[in-house]
Amino acid sequence: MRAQRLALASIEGALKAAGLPPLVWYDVLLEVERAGPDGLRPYELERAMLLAQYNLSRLIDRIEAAGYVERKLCADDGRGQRIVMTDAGKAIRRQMWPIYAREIERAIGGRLSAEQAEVLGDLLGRLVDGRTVPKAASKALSA
Amino acid sequence: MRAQRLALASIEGALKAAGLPPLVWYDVLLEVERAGPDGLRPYELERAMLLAQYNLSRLIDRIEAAGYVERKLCADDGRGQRIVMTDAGKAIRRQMWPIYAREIERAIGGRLSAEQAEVLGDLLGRLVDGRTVPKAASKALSA
DNA sequence: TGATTTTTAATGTAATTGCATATATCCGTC
DNA sequence: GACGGATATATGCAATTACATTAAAAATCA
Repeated sequence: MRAQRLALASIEGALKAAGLPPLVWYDVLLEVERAGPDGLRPYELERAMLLAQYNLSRLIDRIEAAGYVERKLCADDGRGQRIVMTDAGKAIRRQMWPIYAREIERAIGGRLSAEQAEVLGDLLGRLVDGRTVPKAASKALSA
Repeated sequence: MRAQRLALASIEGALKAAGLPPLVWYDVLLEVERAGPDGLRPYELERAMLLAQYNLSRLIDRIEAAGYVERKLCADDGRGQRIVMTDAGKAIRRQMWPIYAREIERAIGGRLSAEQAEVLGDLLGRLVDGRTVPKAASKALSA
């Protein structure tokens, strides 16, 4: 918890100081950009990022309002939509990366060897693998 | 980030399902209890938990309102106060622990060997050692 | 087919967090 | 022993997040 709070605070602080959007926007933009021209469905994003559905819904509202993504109708599912990248979104993500990267380096790279960082990534990965969204957290309990 | 979100969501979900306060209360209560009968100063808590000052201030408001800690005047510093445990606070912390422990086990213990868990703790510790509160994040930037 | 359940996404409202700033005390120094 | 700055804590207000619920389309199935 503390390591996460520190890393997050450093990154958020740096992004803000640079007049850029918060970190979570980066993650969304990265996923959406990676998804290609057809974008992806909110529920896919939800699973990739492990965000709660209602948080993601409003997060997308904000990112869309800023013009970095667009919501398109989903052809094959009337309930759904596809989130696609805009040029402005691509641009802002590229602007964010150097700041983000610098803070990753400060918070992590500079404190661990390459080998240690890899081990850390592997161990944290084990905590995530096969797990599902927070929404399920309270329900998972009863299971 | 994802590992933290998952672990936190599981723990919060379990605590809530048990009708208990959120995880961060546990951490506060633990620190305060450990500090002994004289309690500790909010700024010490802030540093121990790496919480922002204004968040901690209000967090203490809530925990105090629930009757789990008390704010006492600080003899040797007129600006300050001492946060001390109440009996109700000790009781609730003890109630929270088994739930918390079970979720730690589910989220981490069950997914890592004892050795791996130790390595993880060590590596995360390296990310925290010698670092300071989030408040400093934006300022640390310019430094 | 039509009823029932599940999935996808949004939203009203309450709680929390973040930001900026305020207030009071303390400390060093001149 | 008054002054300027630093430290400790609180708070008004805006933004975000959590909770509970809703709405609508799909999937299941009797």
